[in-house]
Amino acid sequence: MNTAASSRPSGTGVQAASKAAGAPPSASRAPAFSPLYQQIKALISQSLQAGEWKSGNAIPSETELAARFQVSQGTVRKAIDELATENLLIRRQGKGTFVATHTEQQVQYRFLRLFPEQGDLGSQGPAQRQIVDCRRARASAQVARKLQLRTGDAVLQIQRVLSYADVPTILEDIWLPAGPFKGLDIGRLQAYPGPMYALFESEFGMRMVRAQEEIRAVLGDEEECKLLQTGPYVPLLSVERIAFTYNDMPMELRHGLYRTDRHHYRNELG
Amino acid sequence: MNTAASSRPSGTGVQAASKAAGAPPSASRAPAFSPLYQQIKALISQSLQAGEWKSGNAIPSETELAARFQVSQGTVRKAIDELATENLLIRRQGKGTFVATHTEQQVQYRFLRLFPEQGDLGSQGPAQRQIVDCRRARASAQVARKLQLRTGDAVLQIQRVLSYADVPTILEDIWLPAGPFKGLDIGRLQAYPGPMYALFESEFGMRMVRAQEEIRAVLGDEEECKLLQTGPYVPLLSVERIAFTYNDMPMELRHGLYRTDRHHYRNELG
DNA sequence: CAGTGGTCTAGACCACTGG
DNA sequence: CAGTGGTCTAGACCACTGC
Repeated sequence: MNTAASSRPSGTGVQAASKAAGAPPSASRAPAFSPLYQQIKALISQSLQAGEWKSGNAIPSETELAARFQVSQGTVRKAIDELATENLLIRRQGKGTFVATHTEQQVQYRFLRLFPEQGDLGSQGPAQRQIVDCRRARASAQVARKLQLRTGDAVLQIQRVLSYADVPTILEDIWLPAGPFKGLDIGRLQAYPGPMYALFESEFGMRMVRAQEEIRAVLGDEEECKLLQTGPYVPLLSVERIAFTYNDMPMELRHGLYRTDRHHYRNELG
Repeated sequence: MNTAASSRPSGTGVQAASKAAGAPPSASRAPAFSPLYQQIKALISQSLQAGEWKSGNAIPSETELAARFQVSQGTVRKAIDELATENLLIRRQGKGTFVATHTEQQVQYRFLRLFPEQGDLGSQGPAQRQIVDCRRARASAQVARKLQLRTGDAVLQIQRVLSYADVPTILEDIWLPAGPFKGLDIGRLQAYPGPMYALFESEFGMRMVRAQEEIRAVLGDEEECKLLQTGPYVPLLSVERIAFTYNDMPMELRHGLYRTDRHHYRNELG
C-alpha cells in the first residue's frame, strides 16, 4: 500500500488500504506503489467480472462511482479511461459508459483480421457459418497446456467452416474447457445467428477480452483442402489463437486455416 | 475554432485561434470542435516533424511547454500522453520526455513480429543482415500507388536476406522513394550495423512511425527458395508492409517472405 | 537537493444526448 | 432541460532521477 491519498486536505478520505483489493497490509518488502486510480480500476474490473453490470448496459456515472469509492471524479475518470482503452468499457458522450459487448458491429473485426482482397468489408456480405462438428473430448497435453488445464480434462471441440460469397475460406478447430460451457452443443451453435463470441457472452457469461495469435504458412492436408474445396498443395495461413477472458485467463484455443487467394490478414503496427 | 479556452478566469489567455494550426477563421460551416490539447498536440507534432528536437533527446519539460503555449500543465500533459501512446514520444519519470528512436532495443520488435518457435528472443541472438542488391529503378504502377508517387518516379530497390543462427529466414524486397533517401547505396547499407529504420532515422532524418501489413500464404518461386535455401514448394508467409512517417505519409514499401518452420508471426489482438 | 514526470483534488464550463 | 462524458485550470503533493 501507499500514501497516495494522504494528501487529501480533510479526513473525509477513505483509508487507502480499504480500497486496495488484496493489497498487503504493509507487507514485508516491496509494497510496489500502486496509484489510487489503479485500485479503482481493479475494483471496477472486479465488478465487471462479477457481472454486477450486464453486457451492453451502462455502468454508474463517473459522479456516482466517485461517491461510492470516495475519490474525486478525475480519479474515477482515469480508471475508466484505461478500461476503455483496453476495450472493456465503451464511453459515449452524453449517454454514459457501457460494458463492452461482442454483439456490436464494430467489434466484429477486432478478432477476425481477414479482409477481402479488394473492395471494402461490406462488399462481400457477412460470413456464412457452417458447424461441421461439436463433440466432447479429452484435452491433449498441448491443448491442456495452452488452456491451463490438466491433460485429459474434458473439453469441447468444435469444427466449423466460414464462407464468403459461398466460397469456403476459413476452417476452424476450436477447443473450449467443458466446465464453463456446459450445455453447449451443435444444436445451440447452429441456432445462434451471430458471432460465436457473442454467443459465449450472452449464453455463458464468458467475455473474451483479448487474444494472441501465432501465424504460420502451411500446406493443407487432404481433409483440410477438401473442406475448403481447394486443390491439394494450396498454401494456407495457419492461425493459432488463444483468447483470454478477465484476469488473463485463457478460455479458448482456436486453430484456423485461412485461404488467402481472395483475402488477406491485415495488421496494424503502431 | 471554438471557445474551449474561454472559461479561463482572467484575460491572460492566448487567443484560441492563435494556437490552432491552420484553423479556419470561422469557416463557412462545420468548425469541427477541436479541444485545446489536440491543438497543442498538433503543435508538438509539428516541432517533431520539423526536427526541432533530435531523435533520442529530451523535449522541453511540461512546465516549459505549458508556458510556451500559454496553457496549463495538465493540457500539455494530455497532449504528450497521446503522443506517447502513439510512440512518438517516450516518457521517463524523473528524467523527462524524449523523442522516440528506432535505436532503442525495445523498439526492435515493434515492426518485426517474427519470433523463434521456442525459447525467448535472446536465445538465437540478433539477425544477420545480408544485402543482396540495391539499385535505382522506376516505380511500377503498383509501387507508385502504394508510395503515393507517380508511375516511373525514381525509387531505390533493395533486396536483403535476414538469417538467424545462420539459417536464412527472411527475404525482403524494399522500395523507397529516391528523393528523401538520396545518397543511399549498398555500401552504406552494408556499413551500417543496426536496424534499417535506425539508419533511415540517423542518416536521413526519416522516422517510421507506424505501418500496415497484409499477410498471405504463398509458395516461394525458384529464385526465392534458392535465396532462402529451402526446397521447392515450401509455403512461406508473404508480408507486404507500408511504413508511414509523420502525417501518414507512406515512405517505404516492403515485401517480405518469411520461413515459418522455425519461427512464427505473433500478433496481439487487444 | 532541485528538476522531472505522476497522482489527486476541486471546481468551472463545454459538448452531446434524450426526454 | 437535466444528466452524461469531455475539457481546462490551479495548486498540492508524491515518486523517481541524478547531481
